[in-house]
Amino acid sequence: MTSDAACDAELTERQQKTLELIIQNYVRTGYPISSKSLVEIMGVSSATIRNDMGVLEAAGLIASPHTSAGRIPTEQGYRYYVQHLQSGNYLSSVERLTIAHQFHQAPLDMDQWMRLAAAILSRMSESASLVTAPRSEIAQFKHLELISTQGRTILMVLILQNGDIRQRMLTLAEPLSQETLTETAARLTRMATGLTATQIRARLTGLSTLEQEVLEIVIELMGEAERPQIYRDGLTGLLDRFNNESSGAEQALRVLEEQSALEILINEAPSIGDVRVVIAGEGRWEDISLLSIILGRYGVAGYATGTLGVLGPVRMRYGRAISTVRFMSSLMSNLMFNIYGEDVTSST
Amino acid sequence: MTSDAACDAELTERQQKTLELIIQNYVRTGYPISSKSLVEIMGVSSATIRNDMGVLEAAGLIASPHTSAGRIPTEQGYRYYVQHLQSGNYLSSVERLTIAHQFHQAPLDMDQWMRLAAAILSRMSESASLVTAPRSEIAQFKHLELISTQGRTILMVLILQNGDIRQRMLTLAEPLSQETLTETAARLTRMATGLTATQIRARLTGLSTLEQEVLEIVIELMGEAERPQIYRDGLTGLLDRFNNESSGAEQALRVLEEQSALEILINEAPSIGDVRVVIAGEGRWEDISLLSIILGRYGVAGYATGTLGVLGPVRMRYGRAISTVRFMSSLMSNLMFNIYGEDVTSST
DNA sequence: AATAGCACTCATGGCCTGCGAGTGCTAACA
DNA sequence: TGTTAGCACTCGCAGGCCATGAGTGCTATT
Repeated sequence: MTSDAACDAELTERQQKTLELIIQNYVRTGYPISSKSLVEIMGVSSATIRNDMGVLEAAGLIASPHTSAGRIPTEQGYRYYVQHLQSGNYLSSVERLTIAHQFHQAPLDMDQWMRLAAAILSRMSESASLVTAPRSEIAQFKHLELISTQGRTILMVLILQNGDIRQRMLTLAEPLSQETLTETAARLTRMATGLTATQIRARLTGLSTLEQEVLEIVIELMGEAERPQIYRDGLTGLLDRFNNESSGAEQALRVLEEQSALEILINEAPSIGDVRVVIAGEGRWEDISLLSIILGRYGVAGYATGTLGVLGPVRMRYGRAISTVRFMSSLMSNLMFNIYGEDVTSST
Repeated sequence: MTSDAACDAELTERQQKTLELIIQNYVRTGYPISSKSLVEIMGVSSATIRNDMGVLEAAGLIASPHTSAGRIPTEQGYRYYVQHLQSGNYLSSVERLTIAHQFHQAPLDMDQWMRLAAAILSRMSESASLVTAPRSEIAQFKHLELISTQGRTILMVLILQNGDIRQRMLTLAEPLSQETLTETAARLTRMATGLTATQIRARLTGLSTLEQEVLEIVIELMGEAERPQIYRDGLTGLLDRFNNESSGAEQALRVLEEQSALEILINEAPSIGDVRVVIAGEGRWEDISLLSIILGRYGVAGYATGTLGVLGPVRMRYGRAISTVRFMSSLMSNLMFNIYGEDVTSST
């Protein structure tokens, strides 16, 4: 493939500047950029710019939709831009403070935080956003509660070390009193605290039928069977940005609605602190060929991490979007650390 | 307004049949219906049909987009159709059985049920769907759990009579042991079981600072402050149905994404067993002027109820959609009754 | 290496026109 | 009185044509 070649192509200072301007203007306006329109900013004549454009086109970084039109960036062009040209911080300190303030004002509620994070991400990046609650790779038992709702149906509430709550209803063979249930739950909690699913499975023997039955479900709930809830926001704004060509919007919707598609994407999230940029699916994902996605991870490494990111048209303000994702992951990581900090240090 | 007049207009048998055919054909094809195309089905000449069409047009039930085009239904026409013509059951018994089977196969998990309900609704009605978990109008305390996550931060888990689970993190003034927390939670649970928020508030006096602090949050969580989670599905399919005219799709997205807009709509849900049909916003809701919405309520009356419905283009298969909503509400009501049935009888 | 000039390309939008689908009306008919 | 056949009329739509102008590539020049 020529992609690597293109990314490593040697460009003069001025050519890079030209590419940058083409991308920035195109992202803003959506129309092809002509050589003439860059004359004033570049300080050279249109003919010179045209020559440079020729070089950029030969390198596969820009293209013209037809003969008598200006140039638009190719996917390669965007990648070069993101890798070499775009850098620095596109969020003002006022914006940062405002965001942090919103989080400290909100109640200490994970659900609210996730919603808020998704809302801020989409608003700041002018794209759709997605956030998953922090999950630990290895789920550890923390607390079990059994509550009778009616005669034979009981409600199981399982709390994991990282604060995840999972619930399941269960129908017993025969009705049991709340006292019995509470006692059973306390016994199982004492027995299983801190254990992983496999460790619990190893200790199933010698327990009563009820206890075994309950623990089987505990193990199931601790496994990956539970699909993570994904918080989304900013879909509406995305529609506006796709104005005419609705195929991109359709693709975005399809991906954002399909839980399984999102889960695949989320697995692409980098490690904490890094940011992953996937432009136009990079040829690997057909179903986001018209979209770009920027992913980050937050949380406490090795303990519990979550994913956050934005998803927008290929023609996107990468600088701002990347800055937003980066800032939000560090902010969320700090929040997590404040909540789970001491647990982490004591359990490692 | 002429709307009521139009709905009560006296039409001959044949004119009703004509209206019905126009709507059914238009809903299917999306193109205006000509008099000629109805000749074979109606068994009379096109001139006769044209005369009847004239009557229908005078009554405001149909209209022609321009001189040389066929007729399309007006909003009034759809309303007449839904009120007078459409009735009966548009779901085969096979479909009904399949749906019921899917529910009985799924695990006893409210979250899964909601997702499944939304998925089925949207698939059967070929529209977007929305479902809210059952909520009781008057929240009643059932169980409280306090779990220490790290030194001063604890996790509150509140379970209500109807099975709702609400959580909140809380930072204490000083760290407390898990034993103390468990004991406190047990004491508060004993004290508050079965009470409403206001009843709990009346018994705040004479408690320790910690207990008061916890109960304050319990009261807050029991209040309506907590926004209901709304399950949605079928957005993608809706986009397809709006093919060219994207303004309708945009409206749909805007409504479905905006939590507050949905909450307003959900309040329009009828009582259990009824179905409410709102066509093109009925002039009351600007923001769904291009959409129709069909709402139902399910659950156990006076105990806990939820809302479900579908949202699609005005040009929608009302018969099928209404049947689907009606069937799903009764199915979900039955499921709820099986879970909470005995509680209901014992608490009333 | 940068620039001025020029010929060339081609998408876009306006204008015109013929076609045909579908109607409304009138007169004949059962 | 309700139904039908016939006919004139309307008007959206698709296709063809053309002028326009934006923007380029190339070449000669500084």
